[in-house]
Amino acid sequence: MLDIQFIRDNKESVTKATFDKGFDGSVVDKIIEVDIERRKLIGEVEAIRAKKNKLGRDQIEEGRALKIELKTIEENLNIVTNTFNDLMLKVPNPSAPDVKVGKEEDNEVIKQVGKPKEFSFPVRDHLDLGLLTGTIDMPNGTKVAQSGFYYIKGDGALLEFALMQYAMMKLAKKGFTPVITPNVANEKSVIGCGFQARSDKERQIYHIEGEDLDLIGTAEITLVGQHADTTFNEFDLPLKYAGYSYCYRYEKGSYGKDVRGILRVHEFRKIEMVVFALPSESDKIHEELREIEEEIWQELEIPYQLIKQATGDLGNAASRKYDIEAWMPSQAKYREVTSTSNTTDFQARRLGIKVKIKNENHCLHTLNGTALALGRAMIAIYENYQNEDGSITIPQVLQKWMEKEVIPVK
RNA sequence: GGAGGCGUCGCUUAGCUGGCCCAUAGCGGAGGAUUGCUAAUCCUCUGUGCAGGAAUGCACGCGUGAGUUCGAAUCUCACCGCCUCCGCCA
Repeated sequence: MLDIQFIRDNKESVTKATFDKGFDGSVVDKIIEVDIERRKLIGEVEAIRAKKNKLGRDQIEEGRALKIELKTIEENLNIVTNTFNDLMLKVPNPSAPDVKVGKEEDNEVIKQVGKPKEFSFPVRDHLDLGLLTGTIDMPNGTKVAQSGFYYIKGDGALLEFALMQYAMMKLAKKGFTPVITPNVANEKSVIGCGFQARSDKERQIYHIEGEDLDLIGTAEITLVGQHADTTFNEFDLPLKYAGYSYCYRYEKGSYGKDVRGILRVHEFRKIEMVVFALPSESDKIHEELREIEEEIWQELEIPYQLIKQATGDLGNAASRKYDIEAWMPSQAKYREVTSTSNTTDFQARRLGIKVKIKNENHCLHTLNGTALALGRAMIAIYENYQNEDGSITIPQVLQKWMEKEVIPVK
């Protein structure tokens, strides 16, 4: 959510920024209109209340009259305020000035790191490798749950724990507080982070029937949401968390895309970085998050490219977003494995997360970034580290956590 | 799930026989004054919104929402949360 004052003062640029992101910018005009009506009604209501407050004990009749008069105007104000709030939620966070205006195809490749390995044999994809090693079981996932769920077994499970341990230790050493978060969150936290309301047809997450609870799509929701309505001291910032959680994605509407294997699934585990930062420092910290993500892929020794998203691909909350795409030999393509966003004060304003600077409260900035999406990291490792017989060499940095060097064919 | 207690402006806290509350005090924080000494003392400010260039004014605010009333932090109801005890359980 943006500051209404900011929208009033920058009507043109906010409208443009909204269109740039692929949203309907005409909402800004509507907001300005409703805001004027809203403020007019606020003025009227307050004038009557002021009158009412000045009445003495002997002016009971006058009080009764004002009470009735007030009621109708207050009802109007309620309606207008609700409309206003709904509209305000429809304005996305404008992109940062350095972000290219455009659609998905305009995303910039900033750099490519590492050379895709030349294989002397026909490469297998991660699912074939998972079958050969007995580590990825899709049929039983479907059997016990539904298509899009799966089992990770044996050394595959150990590999995931190794990845988790590796990433958590790295982040802990860098000053992030390791956290295991709830895997569900209420609607306030979900919407506050800029995700779609559950009533919205575009929603991407599961809802628990009869409860004010959704299954989280990322630990970002629980890590950011935990500090709703909190005011921090400026010296407490930056506050860095590394959260481990299950992530649930509804993925409705993406039928037919990436159906093979565990690239696009309903449930996976992820370690997510979330930082609460001073506004003046958020850009710097965004680059730090990007660097940490790159460091992880460099240490895993997997070729990747760094993408800077164009405006049309940023979504609701992000003002700037970098993705890392890892090389997937079976597809001969780079595929997304991480994403880091600076959401500036967009989430903080919705959730009432503030910082006191020089005795004044300001909305702080929130940032998030994938440390490791464990499933996708596993895919990248399987494919890039595969051997001719279908066994998988374990990346050097993970070997100590697995106490072995190879995942053998079963 | 049962029984009882509680929920006040960052933290602690007064008020809770309805109008004397434009909500008290302490801590923490900000600004200033003064004194040269590893600090002390004093003063002012420190919930949100609306109008205004500003001084300021007005309104809202005592978990949330509704209600009673001319008037509610204070009374009623519902909901949420916390604590204690009991039950159940990894």
